[in-house]
Amino acid sequence: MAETMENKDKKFVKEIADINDNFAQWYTDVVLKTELVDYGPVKGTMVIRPYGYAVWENIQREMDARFKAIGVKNAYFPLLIPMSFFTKEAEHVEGFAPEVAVVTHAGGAKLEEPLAIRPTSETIIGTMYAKWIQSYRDLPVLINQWCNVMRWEKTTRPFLRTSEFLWQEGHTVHATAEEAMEETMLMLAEYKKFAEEVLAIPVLCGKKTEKEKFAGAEATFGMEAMMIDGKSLQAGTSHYFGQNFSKAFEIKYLDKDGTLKYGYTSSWGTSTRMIGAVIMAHGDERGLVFPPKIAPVQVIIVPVAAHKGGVNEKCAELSEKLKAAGVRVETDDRDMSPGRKFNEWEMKGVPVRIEIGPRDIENGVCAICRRDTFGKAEVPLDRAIEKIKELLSEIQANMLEKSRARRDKKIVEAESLDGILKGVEGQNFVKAGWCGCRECEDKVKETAQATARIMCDEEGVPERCAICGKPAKHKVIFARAY
RNA sequence: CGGGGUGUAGCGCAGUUGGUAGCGCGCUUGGUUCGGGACCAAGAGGUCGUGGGUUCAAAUCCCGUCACUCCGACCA
Repeated sequence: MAETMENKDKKFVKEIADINDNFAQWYTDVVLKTELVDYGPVKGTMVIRPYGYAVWENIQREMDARFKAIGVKNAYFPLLIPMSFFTKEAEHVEGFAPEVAVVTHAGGAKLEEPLAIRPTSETIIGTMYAKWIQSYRDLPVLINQWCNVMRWEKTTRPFLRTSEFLWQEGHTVHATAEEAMEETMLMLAEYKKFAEEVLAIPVLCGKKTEKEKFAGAEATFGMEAMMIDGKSLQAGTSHYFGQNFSKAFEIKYLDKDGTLKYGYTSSWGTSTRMIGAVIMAHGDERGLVFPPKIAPVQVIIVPVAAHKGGVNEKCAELSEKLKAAGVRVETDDRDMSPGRKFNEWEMKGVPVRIEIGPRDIENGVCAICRRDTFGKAEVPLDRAIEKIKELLSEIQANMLEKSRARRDKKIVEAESLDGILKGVEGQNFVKAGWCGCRECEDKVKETAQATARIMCDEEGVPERCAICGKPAKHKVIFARAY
């Protein structure tokens, strides 16, 4: 009996690759088998299926509410951008040129000027801002758009890197450098809060190196999340542009003192990549684990022996009560064995499962199982609603704690190149001193296949560069990255 | 763009020295079941990625080609 169970478990685990053995394969399996996404007909594109899209909708709703609360307004700008717009900012065009997809024909004829499919919207939004902004009274401008963008990447992976992806991009203009920088840091902080409170992923924030910063930015700040395999994933960025874009696009305003000045701009973005981050930060050998706040289904009710009287009625009753309490609940009334349903919903990452059978009804209880710890408890039916609401927030909190504990164990310090190599080979984030030169950064890339993720100077800069031994200017987190 | 791997039913695969296309899961129908992947019976489902060649005969041998996938360089 025990042996059969074990075999069945093995068979189940085999459906999705071994998480420790082949993480990349596990990831691909899990996003396909849980019906989050499918591959699109054009290589590098993904079809986001309803179950996956629901996650994105939840992310959008939660994040949008936070934007609104700090005065950001939503707008929409065109998909197609005249190519000439890109050439206005030298670094920007150089950075994006290789991955821009271009429309050359329309209406059955060759276009006078080719049109870029937006890889990001600084250029077109900058152009419009130049028209809209006249006076210091028009500032600040805080606009966000939810849209798709396209970047022709060489290798792709669902959610993490696809040719087309969904994101939000915020674009702001300010009167002064201080204000623009303040906005840049504010949004980074908002992203960090969002990642931790909603996605239950602890993140490290900091400034990007010159090599890693956004094309055209004066400074880029990012948040980095650690995946189960110790690799880093950039989950959001916030850029300070200074006057680079305002000068290129003539974003000028008349100040109180009567002089014409260039504005200072910032932009910030997060994408469907966050869904990938959630999968890779919380998943386990049984599949997905969604934090309750973004789970498409928060509670799945599985009737047991539904043909017996009263079971379906009890399930419907509980479901209605949960819905009324604002819980995203579904009942799985398919005609198949319950064990099978348990496994399917576990793979799909539903945080809470409720089992109701004749025995429970007799005793006036239901069985409640949580996905994060596999804990199982019997709860009186009349107290089920409050218990489940409690449990959902407990799971949300526990998931953050758990991933924070896992991550913190995997942050190490190194004082040599060899130390960095050993650190990343052990699937760690490695903190090390850095002199600030590009050569040392490249050397780490070559020998350890790791990149400088962010700088965290506020923690105190080590005395010497771990690579060349010269005096260090920064404290950097090195890691392998997605 | 370099290096490896795979293309046979919806999914996972087998197919020996060339000789009528197979298995498991899933799917359909009927019945018995139902507290961790149920069982019995009867079914449906394939131009073997694709083009050419060798042969009486090719999933199988030869040449080309395409797609997918994993690992590197580029990137949210």
